[in-house]
Amino acid sequence: MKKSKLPVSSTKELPKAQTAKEYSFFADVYDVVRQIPKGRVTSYGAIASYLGTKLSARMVGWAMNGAHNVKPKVPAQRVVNRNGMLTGKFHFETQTKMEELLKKDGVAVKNDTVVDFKTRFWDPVNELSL
DNA sequence: GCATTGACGAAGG
DNA sequence: CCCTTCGCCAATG
Repeated sequence: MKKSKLPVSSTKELPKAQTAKEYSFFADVYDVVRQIPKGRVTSYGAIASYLGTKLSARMVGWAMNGAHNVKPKVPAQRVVNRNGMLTGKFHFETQTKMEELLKKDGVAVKNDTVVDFKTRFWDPVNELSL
């Protein structure tokens, strides 16, 4: 009987537990990503900055690693790196899934990179913390 | 308990 | 301008 004090106890299961505010970080990441408007994209660093951990954009990506386990499903395809490149496409069900989802959102993808990324960019710090 | 890795990012050469 | 290195924090080996 393990107490759920552990965050991600193994990669196979994510804690839906927002109870552990220590890990609200994960929940916050998912929450922010779900709030990304259709046709818009954001970067890990932007989310990290919004959460206050801008120095650790990697943690955002790491949190996203469990996004597949989280419900409702997190539109991770709207989250790309600062370069606008679909770095996480390899983590999807299929590598093409990510760009297809983006195209369905109205986001053009070229060479694994979001077209007009700067224009499509949606910064939670600028939008949510407005 | 230390070393390596990771869906990043900024800085240095 | 392109490539390499460091930093960050957490998880895994």
